[in-house]
Amino acid sequence: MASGETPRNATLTDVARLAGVSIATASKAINGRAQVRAETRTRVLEAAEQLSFAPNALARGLLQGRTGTVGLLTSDLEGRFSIPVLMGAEDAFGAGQVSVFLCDARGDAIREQHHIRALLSRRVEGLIVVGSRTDPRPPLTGDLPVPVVYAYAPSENPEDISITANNVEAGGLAIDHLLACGRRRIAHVTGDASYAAAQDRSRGAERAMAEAGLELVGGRTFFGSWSEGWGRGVASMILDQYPDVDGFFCGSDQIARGVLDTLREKGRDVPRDISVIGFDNWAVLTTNTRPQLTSVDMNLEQVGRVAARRLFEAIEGQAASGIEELPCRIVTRESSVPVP
Amino acid sequence: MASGETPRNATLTDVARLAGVSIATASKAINGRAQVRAETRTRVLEAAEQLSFAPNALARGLLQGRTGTVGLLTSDLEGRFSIPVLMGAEDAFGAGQVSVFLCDARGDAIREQHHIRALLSRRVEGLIVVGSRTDPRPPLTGDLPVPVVYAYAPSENPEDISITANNVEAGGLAIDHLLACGRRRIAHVTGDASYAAAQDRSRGAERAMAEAGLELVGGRTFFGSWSEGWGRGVASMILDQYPDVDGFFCGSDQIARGVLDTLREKGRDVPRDISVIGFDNWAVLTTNTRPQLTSVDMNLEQVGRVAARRLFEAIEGQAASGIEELPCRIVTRESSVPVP
DNA sequence: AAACCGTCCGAAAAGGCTTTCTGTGACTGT
DNA sequence: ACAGTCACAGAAAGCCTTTTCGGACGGTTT
Repeated sequence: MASGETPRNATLTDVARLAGVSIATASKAINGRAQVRAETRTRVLEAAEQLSFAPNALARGLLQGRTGTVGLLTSDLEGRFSIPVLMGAEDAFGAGQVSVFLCDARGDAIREQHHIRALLSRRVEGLIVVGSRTDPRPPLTGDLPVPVVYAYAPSENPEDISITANNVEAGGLAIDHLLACGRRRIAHVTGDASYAAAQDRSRGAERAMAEAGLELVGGRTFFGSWSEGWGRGVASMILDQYPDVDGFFCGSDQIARGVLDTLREKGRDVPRDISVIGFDNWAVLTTNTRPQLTSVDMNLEQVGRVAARRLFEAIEGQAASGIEELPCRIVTRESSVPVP
Repeated sequence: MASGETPRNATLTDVARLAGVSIATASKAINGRAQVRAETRTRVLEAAEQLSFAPNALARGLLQGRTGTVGLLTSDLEGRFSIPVLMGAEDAFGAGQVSVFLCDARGDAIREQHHIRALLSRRVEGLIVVGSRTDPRPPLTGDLPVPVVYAYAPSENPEDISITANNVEAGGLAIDHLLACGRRRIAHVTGDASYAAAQDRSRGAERAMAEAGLELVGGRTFFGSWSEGWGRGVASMILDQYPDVDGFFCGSDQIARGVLDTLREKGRDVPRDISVIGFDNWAVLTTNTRPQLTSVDMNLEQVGRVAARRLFEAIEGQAASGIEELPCRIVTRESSVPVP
């Protein structure tokens, strides 16, 4: 600490003494209660200012039973999906008077339990549980005395409040976009089939193709892994087997990047001959590919913000329930310019 | 939420009543104090268990003047450098009994001030300020009643406690690694010259070359932007102008990726003819390049952990001060295999 | 029998704040 | 001049826990 030896935190008593009033009056003056003369109020406020008084939120919380804090429980901070959700939630709460406890369980149930105990002990008024996959997760155990909202990864219990992105719809959006670009022979290559996200997007894509009276290239979705390598390999295979393919819907930007690399190496022109769309809208990938990559954005910050709002409502007692799926959006870049 | 209508939080009084003892005895039993008969203790513990009693940390904090909370103030959560630091800090605290308030100021001084007020009001015992660049930042204003540790972005005030990564040394490490690979004609291409990190790495690199009696290719560092595009362009230029270049030290993995792409297109074999090393060790880039990319890791989680430890020590009164620079490390992958 | 000791438990205070209730003085209406 | 209002300030209770101190009780020593 540069200067100043840790001055004791001023209390309301100090302020009252300095202003020459009782602590009751000081409290009322500071909190804008009515029963105080204007002149007295300013005197108190000046005293508070002078002592740089900050009311002790613990004492206030203890008395009123409202702490103005919530817990944000993530299963892995590392995952790039948790962060935006977390940002959105922090944003929504921080704008109000609510402070956020951050806990990272690192995917460990024991640690999660530990953190929940600690949070309840601190009398948080609610919990947001942020997952790293859209697969439903087991709900928090024990009858918690506070409301819980699940974000990104919904709860397995349909009565819980869950907010996630609508991946089925997103699959349809992607296909519709490629169709609007004039493409008809569209392949869908995606990641690990064990991911609900992969399944959902695939289902949405198939449905959208069917509605257009079409079928995906190869008659199916190509599941693999969430890597560039898979994208490169599968693109090469598809070009060999279905040389008239004119659109790729990729389940992630990483896969899309691999696909683009292969197309480039094989001399296929994107977007003149083939359109490509990725998923996640991850800037480091979308803006560095050649050409820049059109992608689906899951609006994860919005997921976080809505989760925060729902938690707030639940705390206020107007509890909704069930899974709420928020829409995704297409961010168009060079890789999917409509054919003239 | 699923079932059970928000049961009121049990208090120590409830436990005491159920166990048939006074609250004083209940408290002692639960906290392992000596003055309690074993039989009484178990009775109390059973009662506590039955009511799922969690001691009210607010009341305890109010009494003892220790809240067991700290504030984590980031200037932008988005930045990929803040996250690992934040994870490390959360990890170090979470293991103990300390809970973490997360605040994102979004690079806005007003918002930062607002969050600091809120945190002090909640009586945090200390603050960690996480920046997104290694450039020194203005210290928090006002005489804060709690210790502050600056992580990644050090404070401009040398008396403050700051923890960051040693970028000068890292520049030397990278060059030493390339030298150990048998390279002698090494180019250093990096990002925006306005970044302290870029300058530091460059200085370290030049010094290491000088110590080996060598000079960087072109006699200087090539500053540009932190993008693949810059990497591609500058690599192409260097190959034209200094065709005998045999090593690239890149200031970021993005730049390295661009460099690799160009080398690949120009038919240069990495790592047989040319070695490449990146910076940041960002998995999405290092593991997807062809060949996989050797990179410098700044050990940011470690920065976060050390920051947490230093803050803890400062809270305990043993305040160190000054900038502490932690070492980086090389993570070797295929792009820099030693020449036989 | 008196003094003493050790063990275990409970009463009470403290911590900072908000809120309710009571009290005081100045004013209004008749 | 007297009751009745009104505006304002203060006393005190309460939130929940921890800790100190003293009391009760049974047993031991002189």
